[in-house]
Amino acid sequence: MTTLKDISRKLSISVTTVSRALNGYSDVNEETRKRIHQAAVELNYRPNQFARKLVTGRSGLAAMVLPDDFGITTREIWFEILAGLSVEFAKHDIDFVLKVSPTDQIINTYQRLIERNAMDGFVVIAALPKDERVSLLARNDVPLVLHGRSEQVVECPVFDINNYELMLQSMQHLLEIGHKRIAFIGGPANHGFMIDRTRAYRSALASEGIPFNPDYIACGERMTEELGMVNSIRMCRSGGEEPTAFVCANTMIAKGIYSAMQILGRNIPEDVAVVAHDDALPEYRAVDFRPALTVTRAPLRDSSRPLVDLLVRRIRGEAVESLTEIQKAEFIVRNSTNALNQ
Amino acid sequence: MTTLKDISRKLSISVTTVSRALNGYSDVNEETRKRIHQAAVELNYRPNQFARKLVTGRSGLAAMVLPDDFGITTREIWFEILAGLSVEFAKHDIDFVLKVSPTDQIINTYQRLIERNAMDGFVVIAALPKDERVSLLARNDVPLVLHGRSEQVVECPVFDINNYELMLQSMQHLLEIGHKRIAFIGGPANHGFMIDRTRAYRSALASEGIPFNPDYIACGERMTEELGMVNSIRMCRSGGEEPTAFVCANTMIAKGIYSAMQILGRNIPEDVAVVAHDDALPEYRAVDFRPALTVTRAPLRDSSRPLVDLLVRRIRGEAVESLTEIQKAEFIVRNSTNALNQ
DNA sequence: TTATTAATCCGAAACGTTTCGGATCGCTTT
DNA sequence: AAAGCGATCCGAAACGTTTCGGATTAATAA
Repeated sequence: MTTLKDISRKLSISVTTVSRALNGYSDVNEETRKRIHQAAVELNYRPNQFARKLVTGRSGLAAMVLPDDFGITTREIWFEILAGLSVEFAKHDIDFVLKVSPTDQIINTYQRLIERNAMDGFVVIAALPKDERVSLLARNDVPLVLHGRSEQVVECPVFDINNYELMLQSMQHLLEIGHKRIAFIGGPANHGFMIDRTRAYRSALASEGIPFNPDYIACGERMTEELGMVNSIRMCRSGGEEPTAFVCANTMIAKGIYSAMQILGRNIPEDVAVVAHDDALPEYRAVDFRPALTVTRAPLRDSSRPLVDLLVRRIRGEAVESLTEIQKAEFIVRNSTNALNQ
Repeated sequence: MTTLKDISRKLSISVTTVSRALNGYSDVNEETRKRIHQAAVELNYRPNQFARKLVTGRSGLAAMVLPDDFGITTREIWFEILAGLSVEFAKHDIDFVLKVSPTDQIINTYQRLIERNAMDGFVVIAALPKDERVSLLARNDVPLVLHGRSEQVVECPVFDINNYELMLQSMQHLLEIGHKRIAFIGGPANHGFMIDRTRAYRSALASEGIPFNPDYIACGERMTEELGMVNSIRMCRSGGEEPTAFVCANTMIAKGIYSAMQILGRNIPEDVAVVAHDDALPEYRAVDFRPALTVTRAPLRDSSRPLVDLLVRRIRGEAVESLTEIQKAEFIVRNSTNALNQ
């Protein structure tokens, strides 16, 4: 392994200057800088991260902590997120470490990681309104970036999609084409994105003067096909008036509803319209649904870059106020929503 | 953050002794060791990994590099593996870093990681017979553990399941209950586990004097439901004699075959028997198949611990010869295999 | 001429650990 | 009494960086 000292010896220049040249300080002559750079590539120099960490306090490591029961979503989705983060962090020369922890030990795991002081920052997914993870990290002054808005006023960068807007868009579309009995099947009610979407759901109904019917809303811990299947069947069989449209928190739920409607002998979109939010997972391509699924689309993969960028800027010490990014979802009408057949 | 020096000051004992006490050296009095340990917990001391790395050369970091197209298998399975590794490494106080790299850059990624010299070791999954990753790491004397046997004679620990045996078991079962036209649907032909299983497949046939029929074997890059569906339909419709039994490399393929048989109007197990190898993924529970699926079972989760243990022992410097572990699969007969209906 | 300044460079300390090579002391053996 | 030994302890160097506080030189300003 070649060190600064090797370059220093080879060029008869002090270690200090070599270091400063490589780190782009201004007090080194342009010509010596060139020589140093050249020697560095010749000797295949890589800075020793650990020596650097020792003095700067930076480790070149960022982490994410996952519950071992996979929380609200599926392995596929977690993997999608992880893969995206890994490649984005790599662009900043940061190694991405994955911690899987028993669900009831998550906070302990964070605590230990904080104490060890080995991570430059954390990414926290699926914010709860009052999120213990967030407050713990913030309290210890550890950089984090949050996916999903948290109610807490806290000093951390946030990335989110415009959950309120996208839900509104879906609802307005359904209302415009004549639907009045619109059901919403989504995830855990306490999560930020569900709160936003539920707010939009109710406000869209209200704006048309349609009373809110609690039977038309279903929240499940895990947003899977099963959730969509079970709840849509339940709603259609409850004896009351069946919904004529479903809004789903993701395409897996929509898939469940498609299966359910087939079992029940209902046609999409003639009898029932379906709209979903689409994270653009390769396994559940909305265009491949039959009929093709109308969606609000915001690819999960697209969230990695902003998340990482925000975290890196926070680590570098940028002011947090400027570090918020809200991504807009795209609304795509396909064949799962027709004008209501009266 | 409390350091050795803090403990040293508090107890008026040299830093050296504190360090040696905490690291279990024998040249420190039992009583002072106690005092030091106590002070350490009181002050909530955590050794600084980076200072340690600087002098020992160990980083407390282990990595795995994944192709961004997910190679032979699905996101769920990768995630299962990652999650298992993460918790097992944590038990050894090792942080697990995940690198996702463009498929054609895998070797470059390894190269860079090796140069940076920041990882204590790597776990390499899905060994090819001649595996460039393995030879690169071994050549650079970087510890690795290999999942699946590689033809290369190489200085590294290996973990595998007994692919040859388990395939033999499935085949013998089918042969015993009277099947002669047995098809095998599996993964990429160049991978170690497929080579072993194909060998067992052929040798089982040979031992009964049944000629090998190349139409009855299908290898796909990705072992998915689709692969099972497409190939079983093709085999049944090819005009020749239909297979009376299928052996599948995993339960997803089996699921595809179940769907295909339903479409073709064949009953399991009356018309067609199905056996699979079962990685015990929660999403594809063999007991939940209708009819319940006969399998050779070796939970993927169970491979994490041996993998990590082997790697850790290698890092600690144990002799490689002793570091091989072959896990036995369990054979479980369920309802997808009946005596052949003649 | 002298003082000031800008442009370059560098020595040495510091980060927190491990470890080499002793040092000290009391006890046992000769 | 001297030598040897085992049990404990410790000083100082080393790992590879970054960075503080100057030092040197030459050009510019007074």
